[in-house]
Amino acid sequence: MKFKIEPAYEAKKYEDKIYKSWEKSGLFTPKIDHSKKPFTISMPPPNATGVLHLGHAVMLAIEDIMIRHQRMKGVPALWLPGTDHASIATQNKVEQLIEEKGKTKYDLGRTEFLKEVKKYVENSRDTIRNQIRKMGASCDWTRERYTMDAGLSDAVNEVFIRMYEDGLIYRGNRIVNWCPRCESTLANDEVEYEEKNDKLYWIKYGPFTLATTRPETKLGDTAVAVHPKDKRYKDMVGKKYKIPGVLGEFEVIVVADDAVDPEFGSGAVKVTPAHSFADFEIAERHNVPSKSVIDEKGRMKNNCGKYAGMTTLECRKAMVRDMEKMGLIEKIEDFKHNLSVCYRCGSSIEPLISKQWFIDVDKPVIKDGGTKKSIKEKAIEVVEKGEIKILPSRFKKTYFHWMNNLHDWCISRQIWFGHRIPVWYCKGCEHPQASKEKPSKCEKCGKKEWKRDPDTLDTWFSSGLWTFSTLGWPKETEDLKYFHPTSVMETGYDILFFWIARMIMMTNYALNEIPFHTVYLHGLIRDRTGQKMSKSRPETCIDPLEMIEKYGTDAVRLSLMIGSGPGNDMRLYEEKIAGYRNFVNKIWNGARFALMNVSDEDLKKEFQPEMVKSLADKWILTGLQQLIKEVDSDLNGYKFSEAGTKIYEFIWKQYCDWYLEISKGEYKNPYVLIFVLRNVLKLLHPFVPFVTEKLWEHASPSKTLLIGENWPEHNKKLVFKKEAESMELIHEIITGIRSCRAEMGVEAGKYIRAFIHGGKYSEEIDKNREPIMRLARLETLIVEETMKKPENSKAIILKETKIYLPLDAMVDAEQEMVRLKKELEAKESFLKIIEKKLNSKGFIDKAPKELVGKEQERLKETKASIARIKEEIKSL
RNA sequence: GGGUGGUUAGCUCAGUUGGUUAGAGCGUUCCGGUGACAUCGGAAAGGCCAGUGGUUCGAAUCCACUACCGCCCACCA
Repeated sequence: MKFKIEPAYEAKKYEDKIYKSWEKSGLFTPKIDHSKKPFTISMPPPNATGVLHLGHAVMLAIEDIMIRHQRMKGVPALWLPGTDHASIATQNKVEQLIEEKGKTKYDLGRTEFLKEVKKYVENSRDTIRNQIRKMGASCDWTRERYTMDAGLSDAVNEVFIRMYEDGLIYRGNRIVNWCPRCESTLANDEVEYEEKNDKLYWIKYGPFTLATTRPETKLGDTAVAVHPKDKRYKDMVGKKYKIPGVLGEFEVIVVADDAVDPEFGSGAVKVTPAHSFADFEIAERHNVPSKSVIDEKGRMKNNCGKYAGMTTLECRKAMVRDMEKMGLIEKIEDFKHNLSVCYRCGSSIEPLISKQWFIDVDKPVIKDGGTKKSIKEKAIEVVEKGEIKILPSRFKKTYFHWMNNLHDWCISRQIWFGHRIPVWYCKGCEHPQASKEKPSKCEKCGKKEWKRDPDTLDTWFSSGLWTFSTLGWPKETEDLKYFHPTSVMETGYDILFFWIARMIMMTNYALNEIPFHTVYLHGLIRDRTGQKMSKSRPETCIDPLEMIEKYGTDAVRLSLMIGSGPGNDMRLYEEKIAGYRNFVNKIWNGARFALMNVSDEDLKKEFQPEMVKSLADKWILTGLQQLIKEVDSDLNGYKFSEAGTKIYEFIWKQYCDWYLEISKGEYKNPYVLIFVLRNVLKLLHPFVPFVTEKLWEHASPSKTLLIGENWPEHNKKLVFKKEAESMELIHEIITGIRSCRAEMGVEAGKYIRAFIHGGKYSEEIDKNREPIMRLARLETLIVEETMKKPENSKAIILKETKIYLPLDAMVDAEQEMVRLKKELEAKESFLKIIEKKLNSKGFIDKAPKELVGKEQERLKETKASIARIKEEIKSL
């Protein structure tokens, strides 16, 4: 044996080396070729501080399959990797680290703090980079980007300033979601809801009794709202009332508004415009003033008398106590409601009014023919018109729903880490000016002193530019012209709104084109019980890196790929990964066997159709051609799981279980053995790049890397339909005999005799007597066109052939009768089904002719089988 | 409340536009002799495709309703 291939594949031994050889080859970097249409994927950038988790792993696995497939097809395939600065997440992490040293960010100050962040990011970015490599991702590292790169920051400023000048970005006093812990605003979709058991306080409120969960906001009340059709309060609408409060009386006005649910509580609501979204809107509609009582740290403001400085919760307690003393509390009930919390730190959100920057999503600015459209309209239009395809398509509906309800997007964050808002205020007259650099002279007052806006931009602002900022925009680079719009955006459906929607809006605005043609959304990975993996239950968490270490990257990739359709969640557990490790090992051993049977000389010979000889050869080649066709079409249709399953099945069941077994006898054909192996390695490569690359080293006729090989093409000349069918009969004969042996309890090692009444298949069967005898473990095999049943033998009936196994003492006539009758019954009930079909007029008239023919054929076959079984019964 | 996905073998899931007697992996049972693989091989058991009704010559597949499970969005103070 000339091969030094171990009996089991050891992934760890090869993976890193193989990855390095790919990187060295330069094949990750596509060549721009204007005669070809490129294929581009912008990698969804993991957080720069992150550690690779299963979400990344599944993304990398799927995208790598697409990229490798296209690359092998000769398409210039660009997969652009990068990382995201993730402002709030990163800042929180660094704050934590500093806190561990007993300091706060304020001790350091902005500049020093940002230095710390930079250091931290530099470090962890390396981690994630290497983890992406571990997954085998064949992305173009020469084009790697980071959202805080100089180039990308320039793009951010450029877009901001253009939007500002277009009047799309404005600054205004609006109610916003405020996280008192992060001390920053949050966008609407950055707020999450948690169900919480709370109290509902029924309070006496002047002439009203009303229910509230937040009595402390009473200090900011300016109105009471009722439903316009509520008769109870009809006469009170428009009037003003003095309300007794813990800090003395205050005045409210009663307004009628549809937003009030007359069924809830008493049907009257206290209105605190400064600290509730719903109330803010009511107040706006009725021109009610607002009174702010809670500050940015979540504490009561100075206008709250003795409660000033308390947190809202402290204040609630104190006020309820005081109100009880005053007899203002009627009752307190338990109450379950949704509490809004920060998606980053879990603190409860405090809505408050604040001066922030917003993007106007409704202002028409994008030129479209003669008219102008808002970024919202345009974003809906490109999906409606199918310029952007969303897969699975059901997410289109979700997308439209979200888009249609989109409000202006609050983009300023009071976070230090991020892209600083490029707006400067004149120290003389407060006049704001948007510019990349500090402006020279104020156009209003002529002063030259400026103060920059302290806020940074929402992290999604920069990610929204990802597909084009990474290609060099605003410069008109060669890359941008060639690779944009990108081909596919592949990501989890959980960030459809966060990210996908924003990319569509931002790209439409900045480039007046779409960011990508297709959105492919994958599902979330869940634990074995279907729950979200969570850090609080570490036993349910699977660390992809640990799994890679244990089972190899290829196995991990397969376990994330196979068994899940687009947009569907998938359960993952260790046994599944172990199962695919077994498959990887099967590939290894299948190849090992093939290579053991091919000489160096044979390896060098080019495959010629004349090399095809046996029935088995023709059968396996036919199967291969079918596989090539289906895998290619599945991959083009984003059916990764199906493609993977088909290759799995072919290798294990067809190639290894049958073809390799047959190759152990007289029909061994090294040329076909190696030809099929090579093609299969190519088809497999996008799925399991490491093991296939390693095997290619031995199986390849040259010294080239598999990653750069040509994708197999369907070849009609290698399809042998008739022979493939004949081979199926040989399989059935072998399986039939094996079954019978097991059923009769024949010792596994025992050689038995067999007679086959072969009918028109006699010749073909006789030609394949060697594999039949070996695989069914026969001592003698007699094949004749017709024959009489030997004494004391069992009969196996297949189509038009019959197999007799003289098992002498083992055949119990009675038992045999039972078995045959059972078989007869099955065939007869099947016959009934077919007959019913063929007797129905509708079927004959309406079903496709092919199908009718097929059914008639089956009828004939079944009838023949029944006749033969009956014969057997008679002869018993 | 609005939307949306699921319900198929003990478990995890495939099943493309309706068209063989509904498949796979794991698990289970029995048997392991064989020139790659025990991370393996051979044989087998196991299903009223959630329920009801409809469309159709024909439904796991299409439609309607129901039941349970899940997710997303909105939100009631």
